[in-house]
Amino acid sequence: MEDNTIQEKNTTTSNFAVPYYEIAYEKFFQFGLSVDCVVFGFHEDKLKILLIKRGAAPFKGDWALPGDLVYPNENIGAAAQRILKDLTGINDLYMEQTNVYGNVDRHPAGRVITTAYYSLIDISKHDPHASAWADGVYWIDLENVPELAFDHDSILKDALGALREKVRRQPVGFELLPSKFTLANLQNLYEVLLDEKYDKANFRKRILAMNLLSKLKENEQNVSHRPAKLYAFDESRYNELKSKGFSFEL
Amino acid sequence: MEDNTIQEKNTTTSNFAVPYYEIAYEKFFQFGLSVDCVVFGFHEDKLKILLIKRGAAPFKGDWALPGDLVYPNENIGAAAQRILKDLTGINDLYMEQTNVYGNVDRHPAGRVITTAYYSLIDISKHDPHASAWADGVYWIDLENVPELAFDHDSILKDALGALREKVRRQPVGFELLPSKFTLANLQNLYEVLLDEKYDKANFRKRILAMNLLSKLKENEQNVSHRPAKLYAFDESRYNELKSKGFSFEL
DNA sequence: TATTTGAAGTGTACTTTTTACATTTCTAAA
DNA sequence: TTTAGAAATGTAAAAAGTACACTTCAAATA
Repeated sequence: MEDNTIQEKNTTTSNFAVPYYEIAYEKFFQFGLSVDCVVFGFHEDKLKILLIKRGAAPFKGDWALPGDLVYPNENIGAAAQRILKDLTGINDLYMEQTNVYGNVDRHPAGRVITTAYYSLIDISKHDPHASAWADGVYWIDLENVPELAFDHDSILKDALGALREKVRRQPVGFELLPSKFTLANLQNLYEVLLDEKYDKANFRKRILAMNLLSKLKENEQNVSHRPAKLYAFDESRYNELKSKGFSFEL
Repeated sequence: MEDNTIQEKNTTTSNFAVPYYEIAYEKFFQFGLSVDCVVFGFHEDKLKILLIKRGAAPFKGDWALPGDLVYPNENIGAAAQRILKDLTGINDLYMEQTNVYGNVDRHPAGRVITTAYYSLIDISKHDPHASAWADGVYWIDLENVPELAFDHDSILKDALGALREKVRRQPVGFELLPSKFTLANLQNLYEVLLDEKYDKANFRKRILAMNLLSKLKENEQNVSHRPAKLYAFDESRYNELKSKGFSFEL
């Protein structure tokens, strides 16, 4: 252990280690905590997100991200899962924390810190009869997202940026597709997500070379031309490769 | 705008949009909020972090990350800057938010949510006479970090992971070096940070090809062999290139 | 049944980047 | 003047990425 001390005890400042614990204790325990969820889906070549119309003040009637206050005895991740379950009826959604938003004036009802999560969902699995909040829950094309309540515009912007980064380096895009998909589906997803175009031959070579997909016996249905083979993402193969140093890219 | 409604109003569940606002209001505003800082430095081929010895309960005498409670009227980022200023005497440190930690039982004094930041600092600029906290502040080799108070072990682990990701894709490594450095210094930094070895000729070709460094007139001093040229990171050049679509890698 | 249509799926030559390693240059110290 | 040791450069081979033409197939049409 090193011991090049930089600073010895200093007793004057108001700080974490000393005063709050004995004095003015309550003043520091006045924060509200919430969770807001950016739920992404993909359907008919469009990236979509779930938005709600708020049913109560503040911002009653406005569009917003689904979110809720965290209970005093509830972990944050659990709160996010609860919200997602209420919204979609699904229990273990893919979920990723992005940022915390805590500006003093971000919430008219007091000092509310919010933790943002984004989730990826296969829209075809989504249960539209799930119990949910507010005056309605809607899938909105990302291109048509209206102005949102609170600071939800920037939460969405950050989540989208995080998703774009993530999707290049981790095989999470599959969460947005049905479990069986064609290579064209996959290419299309990446093209929409990343706003790029790929050469078909090269794209499929790159993806297949990774050895993450298993080719199924089944074919695409109901197309008026040669049907494509269906593939599935092989998660156990991915974990195996990852443990050997493989890392997904693009 | 689309209008495929998924779920209309549902009034039974306790949720963000309805009940907290009118009832049981106070129950939701009992969270404490803190900031914890992982301050990285680099000196003599070692990655180091700043740790404190806690001067008060809880965890009095234990090692911990520097951190403090956020004031009710203070923004989170401002709190982090305040802490870093107190610690290092420096005003505008490079700083990056990582995660939020909010497990119900993470803090013995109550429900305290903490936001973690990591910072990069040029150790040679660090002012050891700055006012600081607790029973002492120390630079500790990352390899020798002792067990830490609270959940600070996992905060540190996450921050290190985030730094390693970041440093590959953004030119932030320079924040850890003096403003004038040799290519060998830079290579060494990356080798320590990422635990890899690079071929000298290839490393310097890669870095120089990016056009982010300006070669200075000065040479390295006090070496008993051919002195290396000094370089500086040219941030304005980086911003210019970035706006043209360039993205740093490795 | 034969032909057409349109996307699925493959092969290959070319270009660019990466890698490995040898060689040369330079300053300080002996 | 020589030696030592790292700085700095050059190059050839291997690998990866790109562009694009070509072949295959199933369904629809004639």
